[in-house]
Amino acid sequence: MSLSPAQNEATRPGVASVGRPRDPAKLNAILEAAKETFFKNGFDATTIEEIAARAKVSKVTIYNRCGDKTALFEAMVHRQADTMLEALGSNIDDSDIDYKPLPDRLNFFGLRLLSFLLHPDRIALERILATELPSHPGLARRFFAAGPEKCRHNVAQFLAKATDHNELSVADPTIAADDLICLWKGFTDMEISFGVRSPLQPVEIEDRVRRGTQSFLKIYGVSAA
Amino acid sequence: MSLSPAQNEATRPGVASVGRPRDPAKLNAILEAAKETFFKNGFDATTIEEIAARAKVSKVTIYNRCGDKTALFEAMVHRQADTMLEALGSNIDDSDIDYKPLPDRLNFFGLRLLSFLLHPDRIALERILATELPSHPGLARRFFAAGPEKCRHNVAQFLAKATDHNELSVADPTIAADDLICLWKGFTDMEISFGVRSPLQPVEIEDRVRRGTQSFLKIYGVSAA
DNA sequence: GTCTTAATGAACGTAAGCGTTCAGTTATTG
DNA sequence: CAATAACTGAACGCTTACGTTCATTAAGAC
Repeated sequence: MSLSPAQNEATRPGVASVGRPRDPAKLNAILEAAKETFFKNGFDATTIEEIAARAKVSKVTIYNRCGDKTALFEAMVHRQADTMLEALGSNIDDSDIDYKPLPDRLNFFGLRLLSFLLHPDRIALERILATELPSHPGLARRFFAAGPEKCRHNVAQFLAKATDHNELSVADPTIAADDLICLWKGFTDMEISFGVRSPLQPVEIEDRVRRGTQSFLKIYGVSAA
Repeated sequence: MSLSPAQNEATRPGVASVGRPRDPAKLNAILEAAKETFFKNGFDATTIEEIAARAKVSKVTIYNRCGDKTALFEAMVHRQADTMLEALGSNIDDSDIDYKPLPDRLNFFGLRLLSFLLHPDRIALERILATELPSHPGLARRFFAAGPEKCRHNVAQFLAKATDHNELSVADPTIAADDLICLWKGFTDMEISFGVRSPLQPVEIEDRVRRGTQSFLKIYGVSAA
């Protein structure tokens, strides 16, 4: 699924079974350094030399393995999107759906989702992509599909199932998912993004989630129908 | 309140009552062109020459009146913040608080707030500031105070008053304001920011507001206490 | 008219960063 | 060992855009 290695391989006509082999750790270091640097400075203000220094790798190696600055940026974003998809893939843990009361399951689910959404990497990626959108049209859509869209889909699925079990009264799961996520999240991501508040402590996240769940149940709880 | 003229004047030791007077329209054109260009391209990708061309003004004039690129950017942001403060200043129109039912007043209030929040200029400014935050620490805070913070404050005040009149059951107006704005807004701004959806039509905004108000009242309505 | 300042356009020096080249070193296969 | 390919560091050419300078013209005060 990750495209960066493919693009990488594309520059190598025949898979070389002879000669010094590539060091896989270098590609990792490059992409990690790229992430940190792009997140810190934005696309334009980031120099390849800074990435090279941070990755402890020669500038030439970056060009040989990742192409130019744009390709490197896109490889980094693709990698982040893959990470997000992976992290959200197994997000719906409803194996014990019959054994715990709904609020507890919602809180558990929300805690994981919010911890994910409020992770500095997520916020930084969202920020930089919003700016680079005009220059990289496809990237933002890909990120949106792998991140917010996927989140909403997961939550909607969760809510639909709960509605099937008569634990909720949700007509449109997508809209309800919007509401729930917003109630959980509030302005937190924006506040963090603007440096008005520092990343949340786990206990603060728990508080937010509990309050959000409570409000949500007043809207969509079975007794509220 | 606006700082750009002050900074401007600062470069002029004595207010010149002699010689060719400055053309006030030029400063306006410059700041307007700066807004459009910075919003379109971001800070780094914007060139002074493009702004000059768009404002139909010489590049030298920009440097003489606004200082360097950073100062120009800051002047533009300050101006936007002033605009926002002004627009939000008279936002609480509760003169007819006793004559209309609460849901109607909430919807009216929400419509104005959302129209403001979802204005392309607002979204563009938020986007570019999020990126430039590290380079311009003070600016983001100023924007946040004049925008989101002020919004929340207005809403909170509205809700507190309604609670005083026993129309709502709100313990913490700030938290409730968070909830209400989020229910109104949903993911819309993010979707617009990512180009996933185009700016909302007035009728769509109305729909969102009505739904949000309805949900909000289920949480904080007097009967829900 | 004269004086003074604003505004223009073209040209300039300067700095930064991209992407490349190249000679030399390191690692792996056979 | 020889052959091959990855990696390095330094140097290079090139482009771009910043911010400035200067001669010239425009506009108001006296």
